[in-house]
Amino acid sequence: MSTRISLLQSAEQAVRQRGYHGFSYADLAREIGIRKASIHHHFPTKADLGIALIERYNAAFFDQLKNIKDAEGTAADQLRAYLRLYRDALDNGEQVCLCVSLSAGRDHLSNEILDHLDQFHRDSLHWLEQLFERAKADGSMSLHAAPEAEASAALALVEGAQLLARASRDVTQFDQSTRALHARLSPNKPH
Amino acid sequence: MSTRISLLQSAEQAVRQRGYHGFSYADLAREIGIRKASIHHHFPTKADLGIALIERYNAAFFDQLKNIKDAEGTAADQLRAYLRLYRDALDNGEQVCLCVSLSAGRDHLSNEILDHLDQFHRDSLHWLEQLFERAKADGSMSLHAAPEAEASAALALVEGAQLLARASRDVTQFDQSTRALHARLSPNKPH
DNA sequence: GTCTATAATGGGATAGAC
DNA sequence: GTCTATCCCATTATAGAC
Repeated sequence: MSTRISLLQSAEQAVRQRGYHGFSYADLAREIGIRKASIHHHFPTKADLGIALIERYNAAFFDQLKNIKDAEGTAADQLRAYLRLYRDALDNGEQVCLCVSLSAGRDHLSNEILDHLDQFHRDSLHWLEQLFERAKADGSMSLHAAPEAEASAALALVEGAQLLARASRDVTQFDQSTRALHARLSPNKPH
Repeated sequence: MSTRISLLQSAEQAVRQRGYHGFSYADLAREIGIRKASIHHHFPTKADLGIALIERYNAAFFDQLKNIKDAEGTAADQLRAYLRLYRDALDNGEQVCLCVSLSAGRDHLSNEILDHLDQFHRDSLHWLEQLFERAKADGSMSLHAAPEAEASAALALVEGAQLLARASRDVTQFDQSTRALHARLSPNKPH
């Protein structure tokens, strides 16, 4: 595998486990087995690396959301898939979504990274809003508020649930936090 | 005001705005107008300062929760007060709850701080669980799941809603995220 | 593309005078 | 309790050989 990809993978895991300050070029160098000066050949500055990181992450993430939307199923099915995506990302409570980690400490982030972060939230809210519009139409779940509000609540819930799960290093904390939302979905794929 | 209190106030604001790495002794020194070496007289290490910070914060926070519980009103009223507490803490989307900020980057935190953080979550969940037990009894809101699950969902929601609000520097994002939960509460204090 | 060597900065922390 | 002066270390980044 290319050094560049190895660096991105290693850095992504580090940020999701320990935050943007949670890794250094020295750490990366040790992990993939080169000297830290060599990293600057691939990413001149840490900010460059950060931008490449979030661009790669967002592309992969919304690719998965597209797959969910393209699949057959009710809005409830798709919301279940969305929740599973966030749950699986936890990796036993060791790490959270890249954008949850970056949102947490917005300091020391370049404007370009902040823009990508905003984009992630906007796109997520848009995707969820469409989902809740469909839910309203197909009746696969009960709504308490307008689709925009339900979308915002769902995003806040999964992000908060990831924080709690990592805080306790216990993925079942995520399940506990999302149980009430699951209960509102018409049963198609019980587990 | 004593130097010690000034330091704690200044540090708390910094952590809640920018995270645990978001301030240095040099920053604090500049802000309150002493030299950074003098800070070590009050807090020998940054870890010591962190512990004092979270102890002070937790005490004040649960004091407020106690006031809410002691006040008259239904479970729905108390949940509304709880939500308002988190909303007001946002300060126009500039900062989040201290423990949300610390949860975000669990790295570089001493074990003693992590213990206080766990305590915060446990106590919060316990307080909310009792609240939802009361809600079940007084019928002031509709439950979708057992009180433990509702408590966990509520905590995840407010923490996530704070993250989203700060990410967009817009406190109305918090309102949007909590609208659906508000809609489940029997109307006593509409706004 | 990777290396060695070397800035240059900023962080937390200590000693000792006042 | 606050100061000056200093230390030690980690981190990002650069220059130039291979």
